Formats: sequence, C-alpha cells, structure tokens
Amino acid sequence: MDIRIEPTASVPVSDQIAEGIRFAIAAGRTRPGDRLPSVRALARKLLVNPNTVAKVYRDLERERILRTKPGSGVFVGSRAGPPCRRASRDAVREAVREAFRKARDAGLDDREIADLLECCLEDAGALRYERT
Amino acid sequence: MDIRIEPTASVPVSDQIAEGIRFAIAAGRTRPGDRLPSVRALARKLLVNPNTVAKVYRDLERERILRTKPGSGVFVGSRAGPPCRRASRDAVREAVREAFRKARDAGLDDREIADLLECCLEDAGALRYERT
Amino acid sequence: MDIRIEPTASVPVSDQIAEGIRFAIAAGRTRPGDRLPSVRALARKLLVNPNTVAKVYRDLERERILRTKPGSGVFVGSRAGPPCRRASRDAVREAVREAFRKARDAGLDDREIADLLECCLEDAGALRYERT
Amino acid sequence: MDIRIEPTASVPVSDQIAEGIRFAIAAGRTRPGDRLPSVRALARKLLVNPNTVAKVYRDLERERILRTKPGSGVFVGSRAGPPCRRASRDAVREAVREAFRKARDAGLDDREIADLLECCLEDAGALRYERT
DNA sequence: GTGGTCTAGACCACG
DNA sequence: GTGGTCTAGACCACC
Repeated sequence: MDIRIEPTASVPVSDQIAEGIRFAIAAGRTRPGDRLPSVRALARKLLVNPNTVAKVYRDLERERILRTKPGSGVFVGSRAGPPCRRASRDAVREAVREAFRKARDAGLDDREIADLLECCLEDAGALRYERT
Repeated sequence: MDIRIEPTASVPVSDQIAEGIRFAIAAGRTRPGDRLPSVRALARKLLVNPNTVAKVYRDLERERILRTKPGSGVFVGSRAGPPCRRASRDAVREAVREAFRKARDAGLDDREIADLLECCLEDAGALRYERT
Repeated sequence: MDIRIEPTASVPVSDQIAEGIRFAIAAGRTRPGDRLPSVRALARKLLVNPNTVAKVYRDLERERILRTKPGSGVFVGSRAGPPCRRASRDAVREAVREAFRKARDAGLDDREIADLLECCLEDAGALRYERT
Repeated sequence: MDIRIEPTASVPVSDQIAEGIRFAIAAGRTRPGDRLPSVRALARKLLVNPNTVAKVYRDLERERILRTKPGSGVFVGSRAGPPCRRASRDAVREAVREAFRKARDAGLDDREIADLLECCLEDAGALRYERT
C-alpha cells in the first residue's frame, strides 16, 4: 500500500488515501481478496490520525470496494476492480484536462506546452521504471 | 478578468480566484497599472460573496501583486509580472507533474498515457502532439 | 494571553490582538512552542467574533510567528522571538515618538512635558523619572 | 496651518486634520478671528480629497470652534481656545499614557523606559527649536 | 474539540 | 461608488 499523502494540500487527506487505494486496485498492485494493512498500521505509516484511515475504510466499504471481516481484517472486495479502474481513469483524465486548462490560462503557447509535456514524459518514464 | 470558478472543488474558491488573477497577469491579459473589477463587481460576476473577493485582493496585496487605493479601486502592482509568471509556471508544472503521477499510479502504460494526451490535446485546440 | 482590547479605538481590533500577541512573545510571557488559546476560547475571552481571532492567527502565521496544527491548535513558532521583539520595540518607539510629537504640536513647553511625564510615570508604577 | 497627515494610519484622515486644527489653536499658532485656508487650498496642500476637509470644517463648526462667513471664508471662533486646549491636553495625555502602556506590555524594564524617554526628549527638544 | 472556508449583512471612511 | 472591518452563523476536515 504505497500511498503518497500531501498533508498540506487542499484536497482532504481522507480523499487522498481513498484515491490511493483505488489506484492500487486499478493498477493491480492490490488484488481482490488481498488483505489491507490495519487501520492503525496504515495510519502509522502515513503519519495520519487513525480516525482518518478508519473513515476511509468505512467509506470504501460502503462502495463495496473493501470488505471487513470482523476479527481478521479488511480485504479488497471481489468486484472492486471495475469501479476502481473507472474512478482512476476519470481521475487521471480530469487531472490531465486540468493541467491543460492551467497551461492555457497561464498563456503558454503550443510550443511551450509541448516542451513541458516532453520533459514530464521523460521524468515519468524514468520514474516508472525505477519504482520499487 | 475571465476567471473560471469550481465552487465544489476542494481547492478553496478564494485560491482559485487568486490563481486566476495571477494567471491573467502572467499571460498579459491584465497589465501593471490596470484597474481590477471592484470587489462587489467581481463578486457579483463570479457568484461569490464579496468578502471572498476582498480576502483575495487583500492577500494578493500582501504579496505586492495588487495595490489598493482605498475609495478608488484595486490595481495591478507595477512589479506584479515576475512573481505571477513564476507562480503560474510553477502551478502549471505542478499540475502536469500531478497528472503524470496519477497516470502512473493508476497503472496506465505508455501507450495509454500517449492516447490520453493526444485526446486532451485535441480538445485543447489546434495543438499537435507528435509521439516520440 | 492577557490582551487589552479597546473596541472603540480607531485601530482595528484585529491589529490590537495581533500586537498583544507579539508583545506577549516579545516580553517572554509566551514562548516558542507554547500553545495559544483556541480561536473560539480567545474570542470568547475578548468578547470578539471568532472570525476576528482567526484572521489574526492567520495573519501571524503568514509572518511565521505562529504555526497552526489543524485540529490540534495554534502554537508560537520556534523563530517567533526576534521579529516580535523587533516589532514591539518599533511599536513602543513609535508610540513614544508620537506622544512627544503631539505634546510639541499642542504647544506644551518643556516644563509641561516634564510634569506630564512625571505624572504618568507615577501612574505606571514604582518607576522614577529624574528631571535632567 | 501646518498639519501632518498619515494617510495610511488607522486613525481617519478627517480626525487627523481636525486634531491638527485644534492643536494649532491650542498652541496659539492660529488665533480666534484668524482665517483658515479654503477647503480646496487645504485639501490641495494635504493631498486629500476636498470632501474630507469640508467635512472637518463642518464638524468643527458644529463644535463652535470654527465659523463660516459665507462668501468670505472660514474663521477660528472667538471662544475656540478653551475647548481646543482641553482637547489637545487630553489627546497628549492619552498618547503618553498609551506609550507607557505599550512599553510595559512590551516587557521593557524601568531602565529601558528611562533610556527611551531620555533619547526621545532630546529629539523632541531639538525638533522643537528647529521648527519653522 | 480544533482550525479553515464561505455566506450574509452591517457600519465606516473616503472619492 | 470604493475598500476595510466586524459580526453572526453555517459547513467541513481533522484530532
């Protein structure tokens, strides 16, 4: 469960965690049936209040993405894949769209946008392959 | 002063307005010395509370981006250009970087990322993206 | 946090509160790391709207004098001392200078000024002022 | 009519002007029967909106400190002296008291206050004698 | 409980 | 008309 948290960002920490979980499922890093870290373990790892993680697990359970088996832990639901893929695709789409909107509003011309993309693609590629 | 507001987004409306103003200055759509819409006028236009706009103007004045002449209006500061260009460049870079980060976390492979970009670039306008 | 507020004075209540906090830090009555009263608590104590206190805390945070840990409170910044001492020294100097300026403009002669000082010094406490 | 205006101060410009006039009368720099500058002349000199000066003259007239003789100008009232002296004495007293209060709140000890006073007294003396 | 943001509406000083 | 300040009260995220 490798989730990046930006505690100071305006998007709520709980949303960031939920999205992180959905992404992990969408990308297949975590599979239906896998056991998630306990509330406390994940909270410790993310340096976050356990209540926040508990809320995320509760919300995702309501969406049928997670299932809690009392006494044994929290698991990825058997039908978690499709909604997570859908959600993450939408999120990525929206992020890209947002980036372009900002680039345009900031007055970047086509060339500057292309340069920026190329540069970031290289970064992204490099990062993708060296990821643990 | 053409600013898009997403009232439901997690990023505070006031931050969105501030960024919109910085972008307008960075892109040269508004120039040093120009008078901004009055607090009340902009609030009416954006369907936002005047206090929210006042807060934005006040914050940007503290950053030396705006100068307010009480009773007569709020104006773009003479040295507003560079910090606005810097801020908007950083914001765009960060948005692009964020989009790629999400794409990566969502498990998209190179081909999918390229497709997504192409699609968004078409949306964005006449711009062309040459796949490397 | 012993702050005197003059609600009818022309200087904004929020500025008075901010100065009171700076003074408390400058004088060592409140130290780096100390927790300040909560927004609501201080507002209740000073008979002021919570928004006013929140604005003060927010402004002082931007000056790096306070640090807010959301959900847990507002604390004196680790490097708050020097700027507060500087600010309070300047404020005192300016107040004294202003008093003398007024005395001069009001046409008081040396003797009247000396009398006034003596009288106020007695009010102020055990302090003694030796006329030169 | 030598009045110092601090346009950015929190005390309203109109109050500053009114106090300046009262001080001038209290100190005898302007005497009952003297003609004051016209609204426009004073406004030009103080770099202030004529409306502001007009309001001051109107207010002081209501206090019987000034008298307007239509067509010929604004004059100091015959009984202006005592109230102006009283007001300016109170203002000075209050300013001094305020300065001491701040000094105490800022944590200055007796010695520091004495030093500060001495220093300012010298400044004030020098200024008083070199005043034009 | 904490702070952060926003809305609504008031009053003031100034142009 | 302008902006500045303050009050009142709401909702949200987090501890």
